[in-house]
Amino acid sequence: RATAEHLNIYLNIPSATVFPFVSNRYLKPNFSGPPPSSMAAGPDAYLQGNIRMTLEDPELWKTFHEIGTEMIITKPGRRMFPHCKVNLSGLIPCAKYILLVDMVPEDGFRYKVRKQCFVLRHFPSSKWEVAGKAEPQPPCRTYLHPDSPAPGSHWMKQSVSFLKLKLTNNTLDQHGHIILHSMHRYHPRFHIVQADDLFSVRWSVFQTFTFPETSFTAVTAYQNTKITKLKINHNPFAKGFRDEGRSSFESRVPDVATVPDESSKSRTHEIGPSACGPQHLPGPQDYTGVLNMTMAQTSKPGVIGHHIYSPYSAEQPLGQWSGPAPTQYPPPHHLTTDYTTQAVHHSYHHGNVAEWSQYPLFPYSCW
DNA sequence: TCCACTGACACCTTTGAAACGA
DNA sequence: ATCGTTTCAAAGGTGTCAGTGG
Repeated sequence: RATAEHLNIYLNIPSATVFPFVSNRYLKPNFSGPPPSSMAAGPDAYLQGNIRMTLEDPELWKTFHEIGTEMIITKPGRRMFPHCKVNLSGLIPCAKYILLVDMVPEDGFRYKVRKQCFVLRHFPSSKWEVAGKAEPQPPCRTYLHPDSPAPGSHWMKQSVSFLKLKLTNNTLDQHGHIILHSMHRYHPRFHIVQADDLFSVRWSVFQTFTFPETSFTAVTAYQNTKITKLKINHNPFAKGFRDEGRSSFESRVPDVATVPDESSKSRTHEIGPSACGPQHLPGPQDYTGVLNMTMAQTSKPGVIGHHIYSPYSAEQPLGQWSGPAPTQYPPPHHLTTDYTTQAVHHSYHHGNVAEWSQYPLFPYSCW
């Protein structure tokens, strides 16, 4: 069985420094053909070719998202809550797949909480605001689902949980946890790679999905007591902090980092739900899961992609994607220039896909 | 002085081995 | 001998809170 450690060790070998995948940002995605009946299954699903991924527990995610999800990061590594759990369909039952997750910065900013306590004595509030440019991206880590590789039938028979994925702020982490910066916003990305083993991952077909409601702010301590309370109420490990038999911590701790009201959204450098707090989630028809990029001739699982890349090419420095360097952040918006982006954009809200697509799937440090 | 961050702590769930019975 | 269930201790996941340091 492959492990995250195996993958990261493998990915970090010097000879594997060139990113091999072919982004179909420049290829026309194949959305032709009648949609399968499963299309009508639910709002939190996204059909991509024949493969469909749905986010499990979308209501819980949305509840957090509406307040502004925060995820604790610690040196030894902390699990996510809610944790990522997805359902898959449309895979070839006998073909083997590898499932990966990585975290993509939502934007190029670092955030802080501006406290506005005592504006109203009993309803103190604060809000997230931009604190400056984002710090350079930490070493990229990709979490490999421990069942990988497994046949499509295995992935489809039950939901796929990334429960054991851990987040850390330790840039020297040796455990394969995903390294993030505190007070930065991220978004998990799910990759399905059709490959028999880890060593063929880099030349295989893959498809990528994201879910807008899974975005979060990485923090070392919770900033919003509403988030704390939600975590306590839903996470079984935090049962000991539930109200029964305890004095309510809410009466003792000021409520901070609450969602800015509508009037504050227009402020310069001040971010509301759309950037770090709850975002307006589009209606069921607007989006579901979202494809960032796929490779190859799309919608034809099992067909190895058209390689425009040589794994031994010396022209690509250290696995750089043909986009900006890892420390660069996308220019502001309105970047729908190619077909793929536009096509995705139709399924998405706020047009963020154009930005994310500029990030390498596995930046240099992985490859 | 502020505030992001850390580590010890109590409380809880999960896990897995051992014991037991059918 | 095998299998399924129960028990229990250890391991590990939580948020809290006081303290640290830039």
